[in-house]
Amino acid sequence: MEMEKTYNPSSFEKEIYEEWESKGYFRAEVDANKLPFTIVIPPPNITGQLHMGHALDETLQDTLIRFKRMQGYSALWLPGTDHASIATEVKIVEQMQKEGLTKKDIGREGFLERAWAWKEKYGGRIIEQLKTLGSSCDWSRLAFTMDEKCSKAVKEVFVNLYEKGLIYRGDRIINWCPDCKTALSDAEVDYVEEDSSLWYIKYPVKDGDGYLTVATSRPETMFGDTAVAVNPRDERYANLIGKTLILPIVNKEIPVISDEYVELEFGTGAVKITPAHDPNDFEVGLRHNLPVIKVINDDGTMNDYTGKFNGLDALACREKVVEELKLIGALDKIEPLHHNVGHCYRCKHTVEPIVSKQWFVKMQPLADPAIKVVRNKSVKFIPDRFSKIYFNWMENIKDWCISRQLWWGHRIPAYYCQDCGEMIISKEEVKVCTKCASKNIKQDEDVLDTWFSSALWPFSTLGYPEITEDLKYFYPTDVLVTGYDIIFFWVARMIFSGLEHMNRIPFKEVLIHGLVRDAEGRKMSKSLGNGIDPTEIIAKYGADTLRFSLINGVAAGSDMRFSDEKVEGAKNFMNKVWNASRFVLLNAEDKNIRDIKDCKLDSADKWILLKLNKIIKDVTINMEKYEMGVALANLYDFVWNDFCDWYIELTKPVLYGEDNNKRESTISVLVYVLGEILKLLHPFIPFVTEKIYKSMPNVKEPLMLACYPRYNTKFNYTASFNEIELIKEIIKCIRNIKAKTGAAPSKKVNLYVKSEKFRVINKNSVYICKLAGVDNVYSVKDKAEINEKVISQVLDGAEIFVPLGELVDFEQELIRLKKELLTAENEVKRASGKLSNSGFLEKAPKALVDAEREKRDKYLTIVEKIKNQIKELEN
RNA sequence: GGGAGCAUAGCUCAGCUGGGAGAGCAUCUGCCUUACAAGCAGGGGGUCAUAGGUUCGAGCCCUAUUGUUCCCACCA
Repeated sequence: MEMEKTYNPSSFEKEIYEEWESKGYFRAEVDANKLPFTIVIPPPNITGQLHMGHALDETLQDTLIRFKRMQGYSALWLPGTDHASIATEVKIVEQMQKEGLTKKDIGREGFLERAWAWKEKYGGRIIEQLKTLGSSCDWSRLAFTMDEKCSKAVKEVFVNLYEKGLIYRGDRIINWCPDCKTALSDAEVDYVEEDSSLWYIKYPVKDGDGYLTVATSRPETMFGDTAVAVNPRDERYANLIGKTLILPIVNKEIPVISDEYVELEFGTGAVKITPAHDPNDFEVGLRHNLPVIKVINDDGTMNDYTGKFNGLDALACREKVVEELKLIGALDKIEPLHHNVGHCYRCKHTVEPIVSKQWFVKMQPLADPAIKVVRNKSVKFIPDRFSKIYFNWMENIKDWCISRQLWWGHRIPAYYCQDCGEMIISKEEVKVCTKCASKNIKQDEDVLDTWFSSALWPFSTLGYPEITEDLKYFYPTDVLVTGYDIIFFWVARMIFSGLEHMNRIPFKEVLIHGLVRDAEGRKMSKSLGNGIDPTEIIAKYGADTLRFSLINGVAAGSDMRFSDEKVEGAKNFMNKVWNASRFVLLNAEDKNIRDIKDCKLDSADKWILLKLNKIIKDVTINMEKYEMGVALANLYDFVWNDFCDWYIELTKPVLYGEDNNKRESTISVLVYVLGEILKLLHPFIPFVTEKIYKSMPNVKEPLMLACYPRYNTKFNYTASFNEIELIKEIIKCIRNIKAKTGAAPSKKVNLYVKSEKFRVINKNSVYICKLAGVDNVYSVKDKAEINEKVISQVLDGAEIFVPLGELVDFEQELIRLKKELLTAENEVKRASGKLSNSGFLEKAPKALVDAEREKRDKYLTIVEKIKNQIKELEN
């Protein structure tokens, strides 16, 4: 099969993917003869489409899974999507708004119908996009957090936790989003700095004169005040503790209490306590047995408890309250205040802390073992520093609010008897009350936090609670690949869930990557409009180019900047691979390609085989450490510099020469090395490598199922390697001399060499002649033998001379020599400095000292030689 | 308030257990050499943030400082 002249990814990527998929190459089997290697995908939300973050995440996973598959593992990459309860519901409500509809209008049933339709449409879209990226997921195991399997696991886990006393229901202060009208967990609140005011309000003292002034940033909550607190050590207010204050406007009596929580320095040192609307106040309220009075409704408006302010939005109410306080002389002063305000992570609306009856997971018993497994490295974070972030969170964890007042999600498996009030927690639907036999049963209206089901993902997708063959074989999974932004939301919760329900860790390693930022280092966001669409990059330049630009040289855990330059570089590399392959395959046409064992290898062949061998080792080591960025950078360097710029150039004299036998050997080596390169590159850039591989002679299997290259101990061609290294040095030196003296590279020169290794050099003279533009190579025992002025250069293992008459610019040569003299002298100085340091001589390793000595001597000779040359030239 | 990361060439970043500062891009010079101008060859460019310390020897280890990014906490 012939290769097209130019690299044109859009012409083959789709077709190749379809072939892989239709032939079932992505399918991982339970196979006792193979070791399993498992990755579960961080399920993309069905809300959106593929963005750069996904592209990076999926590329890393695909690269790993392809690598392991080629290494012979039964490699499972288990795909799926997440229902993303609140995020999806927000989107659907927005969509309905455009049609003038509300959730109430269409009801729960109607809403769920819409949601499932949404899932079909957008969940399907993102999967298609994953495919265009080349993802080798086992689609036969495709999961969805709300499919039957996962839902079963959710119910199982809920009931188990409830029965163990680890799930409870109660009135607690929670974060309430008045826009989404649901409770949120602490993790779902983003804090944003905002400018606001601190209002100082005078609360008159009953039975006496004067006031106690409190400072608050939320005057509208004063209707819910049930006390004012001061610090017990605060002498200013010692006489007021136990007294009664009159709440202005409301004219209600509240006590002055003392509590350590109050800071002496902040505000006036007196805090109004609103247990229903502030988490700290709630705690104070519990300690002092204060009543909890809600004054804000679920929609963020004031309730009827606030009298004439009833129905006002909280912010509007704030203004009115402040006005009124001013009017009645209760407002002391207003100070500017810069503080953090919580916002809903989905809709960005300000959250209200509100007391509400919700379901919670008791975290302490779950957190302890989860800390232990990371502490003892059963679960390893890569890079390790992220374990600190994990510990920090886990060690300060609070109970997890898991109920949401939403419709899209797993409905809480709690049933309430409408007659006797019995609550029944059950995996199966309850139709009859277990206590009074009434059939008047209602299921809890709420759904579970979307992360509740995500937390079970590594085992729910493999069949839990059933102990399936899949679960036995593929669990625990090997590595979880994800961004640092969801360590709390997801990674941490999977770890304690795996331990609690499977009795085992969910994964052995967590590979953390950073954010993909724009070229200026800004976060990509819709509002900034600086997002780069990966699907567009794929359409324009191909998936391989995108994948390469995301992986090359990027270190684990740190953010990366994505820029046009990166894409450009990646594209150029694809082109390089394409063209180099074309060169090899064109030359291989109609040739007898031999096994490498049957080739008569010359030095250049051995040189590249040794280089290849080394790169196989390096790349494998780095892949196994999950250093994909380093592995790919090494490969890039090898392919471009060693293979293309040197080896291919070295083969040309042979390929265009007369010796058929030699030519067959060389082209066989070219084909062999190219094949190995394609295998090494395949996990990173699967499409172009597979496409080229199809055109390789004598190839039957698909590249993605080929065996990963192994380090070959037979390729220990050190002598030949050094030979070619010397030839390279000579070639570079001649090119350099020409460039520096202003001679055209094409200008042919004669070369005189003084070297003990002249025979070796002469054997390879064809390379020097072809690559450096040399006519003849002569051996000399001494410079004096040459009857003309020459430029000379000392190399490791040879001294070379180029007749000056054949070059042009004498002046330039003088400048060059003087520069070189300076470098050489500096080297002597550096080495001598070290060697005259007695500490170095005594304490440094002997080999190092010897090496320094050799260097000094070598450069001393060079200095002498250059000085002589300068003298000659100046004559 | 607590914690983490980063600071190396004009830009983006590598730099292993401490032993002569690297890549890509950009720039300059010369080349359309029959795989590739999406290319080839050659060059220039760095007080490794600052100040101390450990060491025979520090980009790397320790301490402090400065700048910068981020995470957590949330004192009304």
